Amino acid sequence: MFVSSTPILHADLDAFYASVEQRDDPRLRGRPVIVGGGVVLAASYEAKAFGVRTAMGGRRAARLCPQAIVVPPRMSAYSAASKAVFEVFRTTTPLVEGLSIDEAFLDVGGLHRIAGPPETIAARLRARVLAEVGLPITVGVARTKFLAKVASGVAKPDGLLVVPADGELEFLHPLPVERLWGVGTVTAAKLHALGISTVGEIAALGPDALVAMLGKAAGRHLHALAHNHDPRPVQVGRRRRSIGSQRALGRRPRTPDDLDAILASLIDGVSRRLRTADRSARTVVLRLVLRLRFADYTRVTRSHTLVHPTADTEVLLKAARVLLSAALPMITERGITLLGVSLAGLGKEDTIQLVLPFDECEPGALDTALDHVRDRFGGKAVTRAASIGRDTGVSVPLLPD
DNA sequence: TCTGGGGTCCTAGGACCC
DNA sequence: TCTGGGGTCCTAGGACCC
Repeated sequence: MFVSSTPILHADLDAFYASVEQRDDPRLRGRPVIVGGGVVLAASYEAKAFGVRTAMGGRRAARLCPQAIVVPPRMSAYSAASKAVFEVFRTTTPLVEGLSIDEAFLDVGGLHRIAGPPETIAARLRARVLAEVGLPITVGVARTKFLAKVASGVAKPDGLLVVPADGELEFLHPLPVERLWGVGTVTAAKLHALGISTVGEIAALGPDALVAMLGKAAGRHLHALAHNHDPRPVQVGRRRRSIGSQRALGRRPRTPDDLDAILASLIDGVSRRLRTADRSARTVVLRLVLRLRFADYTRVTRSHTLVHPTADTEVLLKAARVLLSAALPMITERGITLLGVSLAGLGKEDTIQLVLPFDECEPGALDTALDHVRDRFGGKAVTRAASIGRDTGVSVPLLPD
C-alpha cells in the first residue's frame, strides 16, 4: 500500500497588493511600486531592493526610494484577486486553510496517485495562478505546516522550495531564529541576549530553559518547532473569532464629542459587517492608544461582556460609550492617537452547553443528552467536548466550525 | 523612523462556583 | 460538615502575523 507522507503546501502571493497594481497597469511593471500613502501597505520587490518595507512610514520610504511610484490602495481589486487565487487552490485540493488574504496551506497528501508528487502539484499550482490570475506566487512544500511556511519564506520571491523528508533538520537548523513562525522582535532580542542566533542553537536548549525565558506556551512551541515537531493538521473552514475597526487620529487634541462621533462610526461599520456575515458578538472591546510623549505610544484596552450576543448597532454603541466615558479622564490627561473597537466572543452564539451534574451522570447519560440535542436541532449538531470541569457535559456547536 | 488596519493566541489575576 | 483544591469566566495587557 502506498503510504502518503501527507505533504503540505504553503502558498504565498509575492508582494500581493503591489503585484496586483503591476498586473493591472503595464507602466508599473519592472519598476519600484509602493501601495499606500502615509504608511507602506505593500512594496514591489523593485522597491524592496532599496530597503522599503511594509508598515514603514511614507516619508522614510520616499527617502530610500525617491523614484518609487506610489499608488493608493484598491482593496476591492485585491479581494477579487484573492478570491480568484483561492479558487485555484480549491480546485487543486479541497483541503485548503486560508491564513490571510494572500496565503494558505494546502494538504495534498491524498493526491499523489491522481496528481503526481507534491513538487509537480506545486509547480502546476504556480503556473496556474500566473496564467489564470496573472500573479506570481511562491510555494513551500514540506511534511508539516510550519516547515512549509518556513520554506516559502526562504524561497521568496517567485520561487518553489521542497524540503525533503530526510533533509528537514539540515534545512532548518542553520536558519536564523527570526525565520521561525512566532519569533518577532521581542523574542529574537531575548534569544540574541543569550547568544542564540540559529534554530539549531534553540534546538540544543532544553525545553525548561525556553519555558523559563518565554513562558509555558511560547517556550514549548519554540522547542517543538526547533525540533520540527508540528502535528497541526490543515484546517478547512476556520471561522473568524473577532471583528474590529480602528482609526488613527494623529496628534491634534480631540474633544469628547469628536471621539463620540468616531466611536459611533466605528461601531456602525463593524456591526454592519457583523450582520452581513450573519454573526453576533458578546464582547465589546475598546482599544485606545494614548500618547504620553511624541516618542512613547502606550496602548490601553477596556472591555465589557454582554449577557447576550448581538449585532445591534444601538446595543453595541451603548456599551462602547460606557467604556469610552470611563476612559475620558485618562485620555484628557495623556492624549490619544488611535481609537479602535473590536467585537469578540464571536461563535458563542453558535454553541449551547449541556451540563450534567456529576452525581447524576449515569453511564449513557451523555448519549441521551446528545440524542436530545440532535432531535431538537437536527443534523447541524456536532459533538465537540465531552467533559466540562467537574461536571460532565457536552458543548455542541450548531454551525460547523 | 515615529506609526496603518486587520487579525490570532497566550498570560495572569480576581470573582465565583462546586 | 468543613475546607481546600480545582475549574470557568471576565478583564487587561502583550507578542506576533500579514
